[in-house]
Amino acid sequence: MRISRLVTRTLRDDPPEAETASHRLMLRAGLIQQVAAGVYAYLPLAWRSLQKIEQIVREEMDAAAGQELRMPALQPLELWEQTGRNAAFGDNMFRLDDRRGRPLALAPTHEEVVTNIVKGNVQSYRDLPVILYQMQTKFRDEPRPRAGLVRVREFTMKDAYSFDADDDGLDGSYQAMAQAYRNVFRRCSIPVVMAEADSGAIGGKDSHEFLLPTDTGEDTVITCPNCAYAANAEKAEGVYPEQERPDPLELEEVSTPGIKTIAGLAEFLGVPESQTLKAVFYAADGEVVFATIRGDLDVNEVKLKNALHCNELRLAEDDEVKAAGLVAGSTSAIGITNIRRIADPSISKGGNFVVGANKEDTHYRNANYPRDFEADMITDIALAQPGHLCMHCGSTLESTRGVEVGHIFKLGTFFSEALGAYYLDTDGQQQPITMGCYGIGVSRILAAAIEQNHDERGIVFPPPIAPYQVYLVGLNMSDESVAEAAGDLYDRLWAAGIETLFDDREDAAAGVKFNDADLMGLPVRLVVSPRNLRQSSVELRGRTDEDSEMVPLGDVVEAVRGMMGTG
RNA sequence: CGGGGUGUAGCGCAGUGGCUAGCGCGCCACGUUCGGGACGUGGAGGUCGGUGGUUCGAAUCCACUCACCCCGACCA
Repeated sequence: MRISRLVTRTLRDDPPEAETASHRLMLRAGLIQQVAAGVYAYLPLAWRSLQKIEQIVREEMDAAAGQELRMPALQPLELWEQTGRNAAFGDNMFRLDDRRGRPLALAPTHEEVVTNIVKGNVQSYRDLPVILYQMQTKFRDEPRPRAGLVRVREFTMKDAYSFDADDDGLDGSYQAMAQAYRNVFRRCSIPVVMAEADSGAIGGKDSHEFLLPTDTGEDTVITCPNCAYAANAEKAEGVYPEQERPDPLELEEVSTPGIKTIAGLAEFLGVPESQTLKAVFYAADGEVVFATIRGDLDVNEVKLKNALHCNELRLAEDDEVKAAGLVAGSTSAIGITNIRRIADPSISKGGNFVVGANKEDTHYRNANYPRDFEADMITDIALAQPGHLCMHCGSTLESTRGVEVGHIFKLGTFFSEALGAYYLDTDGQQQPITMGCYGIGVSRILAAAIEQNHDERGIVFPPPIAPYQVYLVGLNMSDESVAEAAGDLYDRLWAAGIETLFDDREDAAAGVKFNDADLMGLPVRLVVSPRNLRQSSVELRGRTDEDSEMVPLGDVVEAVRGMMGTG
């Protein structure tokens, strides 16, 4: 490609709306253009890179026995009713009607369709296992798109689905996919953390996310610096500091005028926060529920949602709290019987707690479970935090932000049972197929790779996913000898299979070309100029090299190959 | 959905009631330059997001509305 013919142009200044490095650099280098909120056009440079990413993913999926296919993005809504996911996705799914008024969906994912395909083709255990995958556009009506390609409403995903006879088979498919994912991210120069993740309301047992640790990420990952433990904060379990269980003292009412928060309460009464109990009210599918946890801990809303088996969970509104007869700021489980009470096991780690008295400006001292109050359910709803201890090795846990680039799930038989995908086992008995699903955000890989690989001058493309390998600069293109030598070199590079972007602009100053070369971040830069031609040489330089080297014109192809490690 | 903000030329921005709406970059033509974002001369380019209103007169004031950005909520 000649830059004089390239449709895109680079931006001299940083776009003011872009906060993250990948967003900023992709806009500046002319990789993407926004069409609507969370909707982007992939411009020619980005598209070349994305196709390379897709090819890497394809190679690894094929190596893991995946079979590529392509399913429709446009799907009958009826299919989503059969699994109950029309409701589960809610406003996140794009819906439309056709000319006959039949409801359709733009697919956010493809479990329903792929399960139906397999249902029609797999009948016996002899047909299993099967792994199907596709590169497909997904549509999700995200409430708030952000950070360029990181969170968008239309994006390219590689989604794979495994079909096995039983859990052992699923374990094998799951491990194969996990390894394929590690290979993909390594080849794209994205150093991922594989973290335990929440499997969602419908998911089965295991689930792992692959995250690029970066401050601009949306997810919080809890990691152990000592052992391999890593988990999304939604899922993470930690050991919080244990406390003695003191001899129970008598319940005692105290006046706490104006105290509304745990921190204020602890300070006012001179006790540590861990000697208080915190009460939080949620609306679970509209029902007000009451959650209790030790005052120094926070509620993990994902764990709570899973425990309650509800679709929607949010903090209760003030009027809902009031209607339930609760006194915000001074609530406790003592005496509460008319609503569901969920408690974290931490309420019995320690004792003689300070709790609310369900009266304005009043608390109790010395509350103890179960002497003074009860719960309908006791289950882990605590948010693991840095400073808590690793439950595997006891080290102090750390926390980092991350961008999720891949996610794998063990689905079990939810979809096969809902959609009737069964096979006959060796005894001739009908069994539901055991499924797994595996997603990679292809367009998000591009963003993550740039987030990880850039410097103050621009992108530093990992060679396997660079749009071109070589940025060929012609200086003084109006000089015929330069134009001829550079044009000839350009043809020879392509003839040798080296993808080259040729900066043949006659009207751009040297500085403009060098800055654009750095911004676009192709791995190798070549410079043809009158000065270099006097030595019958060109200048060769890697994107991150301090210095360049002079290479005789005839040796350039070999030198480039050597620099790319393919010679 | 709550909070904050922005919509004026391809991009970035200025313009608080008064003549033909301006600046920088970019773009076109000619000339001079030519190794890290050159210079001169001359040009092209705008329903001031939209609708309605106030006014002799609106980019500017008012109302409504749409779009986009940031924070949060949300997020298989």
